[in-house]
Amino acid sequence: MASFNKVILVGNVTRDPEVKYINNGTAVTDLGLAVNRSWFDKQQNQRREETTFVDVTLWGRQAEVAGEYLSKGRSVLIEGRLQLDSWDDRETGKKRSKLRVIGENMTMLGGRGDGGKAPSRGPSNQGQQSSGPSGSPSDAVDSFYDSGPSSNVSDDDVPF
Amino acid sequence: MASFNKVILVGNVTRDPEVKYINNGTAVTDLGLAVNRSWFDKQQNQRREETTFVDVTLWGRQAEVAGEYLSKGRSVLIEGRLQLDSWDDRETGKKRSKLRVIGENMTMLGGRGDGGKAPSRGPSNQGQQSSGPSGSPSDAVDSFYDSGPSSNVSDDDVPF
Amino acid sequence: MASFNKVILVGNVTRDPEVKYINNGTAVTDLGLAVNRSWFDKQQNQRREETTFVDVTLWGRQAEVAGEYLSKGRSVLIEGRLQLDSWDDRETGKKRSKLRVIGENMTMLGGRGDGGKAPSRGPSNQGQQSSGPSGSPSDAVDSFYDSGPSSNVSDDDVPF
Amino acid sequence: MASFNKVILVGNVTRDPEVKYINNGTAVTDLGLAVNRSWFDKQQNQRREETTFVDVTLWGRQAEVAGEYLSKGRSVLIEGRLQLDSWDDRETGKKRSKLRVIGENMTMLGGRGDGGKAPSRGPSNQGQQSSGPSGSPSDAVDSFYDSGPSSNVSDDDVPF
DNA sequence: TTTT
DNA sequence: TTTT
Repeated sequence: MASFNKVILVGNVTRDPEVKYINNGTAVTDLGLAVNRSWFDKQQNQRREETTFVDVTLWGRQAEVAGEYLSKGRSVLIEGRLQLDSWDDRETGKKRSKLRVIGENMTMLGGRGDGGKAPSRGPSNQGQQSSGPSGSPSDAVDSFYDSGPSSNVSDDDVPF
Repeated sequence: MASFNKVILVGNVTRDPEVKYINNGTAVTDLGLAVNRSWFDKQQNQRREETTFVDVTLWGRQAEVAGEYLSKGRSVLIEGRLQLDSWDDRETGKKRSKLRVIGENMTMLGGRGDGGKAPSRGPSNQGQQSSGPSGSPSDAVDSFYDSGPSSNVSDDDVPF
Repeated sequence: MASFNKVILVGNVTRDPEVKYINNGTAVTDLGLAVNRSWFDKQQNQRREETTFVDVTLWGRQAEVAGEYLSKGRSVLIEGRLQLDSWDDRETGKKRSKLRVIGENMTMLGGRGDGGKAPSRGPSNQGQQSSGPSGSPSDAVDSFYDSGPSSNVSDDDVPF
Repeated sequence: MASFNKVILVGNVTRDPEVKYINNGTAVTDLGLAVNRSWFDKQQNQRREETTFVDVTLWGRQAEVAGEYLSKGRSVLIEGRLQLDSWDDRETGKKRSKLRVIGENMTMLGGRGDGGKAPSRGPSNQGQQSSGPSGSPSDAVDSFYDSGPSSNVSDDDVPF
């Protein structure tokens, strides 16, 4: 029968993301996301809060954009799907599995600070930044902002 | 910062759901859901398929409706949110956690068979079913179908 | 600032869809969708119902699949985005506009009947259908069912 | 058959919202939302942009919160459903209809400025603000921020 | 393992 | 631990 699998999250990035590259050169980024919820508990007559920590995996261009512009604390909207990872736990010999979110689209929401992660690091780069207005990091940030969640990134090198 | 947490799934129920009741009488149902995905793997030039198994927890009236009308194999749409359960693994002494979906709304999608789980079982019931048109099980099924995903079930006894 | 635009509908097709082709050969299908809602009106102490009719536009391969497999009455899940059409009303000389949904993904949900629209029409075609088991219409229907909402249809010829 | 009707939008408020009250005292707020999309048009080899303007109606407490904390330019996430309004156009004598979004949940996303609309206006208020830390407007803003999109506002006085 |  |  037909299936549908959609997750939409807004939360805060829990650590600076790191981009990795698999064999065929495709970028992968694992993003930690903290999603808060608060509600009024009528039975205890008090406000309560809980946080759901979600691992989000981004592929291809989305992975690279996350690595460049996201950093710990940033607010981001992720659209994606649930996926079940399964493996054998070597210590216990038992099968284990874990739900994660495969992020298919991403929209930055201007959280902590305004510029996101400094788009590049190291002193030589500082020189580049100050060298002129065209192609400056903020251009890149803007175009990311503009690209929105529907930026049709085609990831033909991603096998799933 | 603001958070948002939304999951929308269509999948097949993996086992007959069982309703339980917690101390204050609130109903809880754990639903196993299989969500399939198939895609064309360009690199291997073949169709591939994967299934994500998701644990869905329903509370209050939704839990009771699931217990009455869902059964193994049925197709259902679940709207809800991700939640992280945490506990100490007694065997390993390690902390563990697991994502699940708290189902906030449910819509049956008429999968295997057409009537869902027989609303009640046993021979005496058969008699009841044939005893008249009013209040028959199919009425109940219809009103469930009609109620749709936006049936504003209020769960004031649910503390979260 | 960042934007996000997501619509997810399950409803019934209100008329047999017709595929058209624009200049560059791209397929377009306008789908009428009826989305029902029923709720209990506490003030009038009765069940009430309302239907929202939505125009959904599909492009590219999704448009062709809709033309082949959807028909009046079928149940379908549409994922897409809101779009505002604007034009000048010749009769009144006023500007008018209308929201529609651009459907980006589609999942058939096995509503009225089980096979959807007969996948082909006309007598010659009948002959083809009976000519052998391989490549039969039901194969096509199955593969559509299997393809799910995440079938990565790439629509490079669609300019938006 | 089953229906489902979900809209999730992030956009900017196009005018200061005004709260109205219907006969039974229920608050209603009409919110104008601008949702941007930008994409790369491969055929014209250039970046393009389009804006969808959506009318969002909020009821009950959500309507009041919008009136207090939203203002022109603010970024907001709206979760809701499509609804079709129908009426007779007196000038042309024709039936007309229009899709709008009924907002069921709202999350402010800290767009233009940081504090949202000043929670109240006029000089006397300035005095109040500086009069003490408890119950200050920023408390109210914070609690709104905290309440998140799942704040279970119950709108028992809303007949739909 | 965690964010605001 | 699993559904179609």
